[in-house]
Amino acid sequence: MERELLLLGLLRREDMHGYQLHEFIERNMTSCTDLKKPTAYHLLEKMTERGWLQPSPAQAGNRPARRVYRITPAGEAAFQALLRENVATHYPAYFTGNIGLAYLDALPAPEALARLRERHTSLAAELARLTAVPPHAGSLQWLIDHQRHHLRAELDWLETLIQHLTAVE
Amino acid sequence: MERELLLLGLLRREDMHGYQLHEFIERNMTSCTDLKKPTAYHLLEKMTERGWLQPSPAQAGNRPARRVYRITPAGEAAFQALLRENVATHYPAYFTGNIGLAYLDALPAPEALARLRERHTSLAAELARLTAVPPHAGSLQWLIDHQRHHLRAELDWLETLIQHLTAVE
DNA sequence: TTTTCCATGTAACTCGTTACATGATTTC
DNA sequence: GAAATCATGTAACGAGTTACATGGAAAA
Repeated sequence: MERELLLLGLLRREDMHGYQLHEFIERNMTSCTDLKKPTAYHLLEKMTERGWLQPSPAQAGNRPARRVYRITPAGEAAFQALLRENVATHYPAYFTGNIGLAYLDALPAPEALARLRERHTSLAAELARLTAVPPHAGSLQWLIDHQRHHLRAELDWLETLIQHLTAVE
Repeated sequence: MERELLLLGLLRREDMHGYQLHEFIERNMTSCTDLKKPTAYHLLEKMTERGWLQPSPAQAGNRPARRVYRITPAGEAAFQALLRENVATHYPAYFTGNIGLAYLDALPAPEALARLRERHTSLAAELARLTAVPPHAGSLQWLIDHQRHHLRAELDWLETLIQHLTAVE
């Protein structure tokens, strides 16, 4: 559902074909989403069947034929509804990657610390990567800012946890 | 995979049957995970096939028969491996519920603000609920603390965003 | 006496991923 | 000549959810 919102929003700004959409998302939104190519194509097909999109064949040079999608009035209506719902609602995030924290005491304290420091390294690297990304136009930046804020909070928390465990040791 | 870690970790502390496991998770870990009953049963079956668990029939009063699971040495080994990997790795979290932020500018500013305030309300409510939960023994508390920390960060960010939009308006 | 709780599951379905197929074209 | 890029898809699979089935016991 959010993936449909994502595609509709991009198509609202500009007509695009599947490959192009996927590429844009991969280049600019990796930190926030991970939409695979077959999924993208599939969603575009489904939305076309629903009358939200209108594809038209296009050619650029000798390149393979493209299907360029344009958003229809029905698509715009769907976008508006999805957007309003999405902005108004808080969808709880489950950090399945953190389940292990519940069993930290099953690890010898020094090892737990070593592993957490590993985690710290990769987290810090990702935050650095995201901070280096040049700013985007319009609201897209909010999404990236949010991700950065989240990673920052995650890092803070990890540091507190590590300090705490160090003190106990 | 994390769900397997979750179940193994609980069974390491105490032999339990499926219903009991699911109930414990629902009662104590709703904020961090959302494991449905059929999924739990299915995972227990799979792990039994792999030799990680050893079920034994049990009866309590006139209640329906239970399958009480005990973790095997192979299960303990799997738990150790999963735990180490889980603690050391940072799994990036995608906030699909926030995709809408990328298109905030598609909404009239006053309406965007109103919707965001709705979101703020439910977020604050969830944080309050979580803060009211009595503390748990052992490392389980880390998981809950993390969730609380995350919600707090989420709320901070929302407030900054709302302030920013108010200033512009 | 009806509802809720205990306890286990099955079947159908949705969503998404992985791996593969195709074929031209540009780059190395 | 080999590899990467452009562009679209299909097929098989896997994980997880929903809805349903069963049936006795306790609670309202």
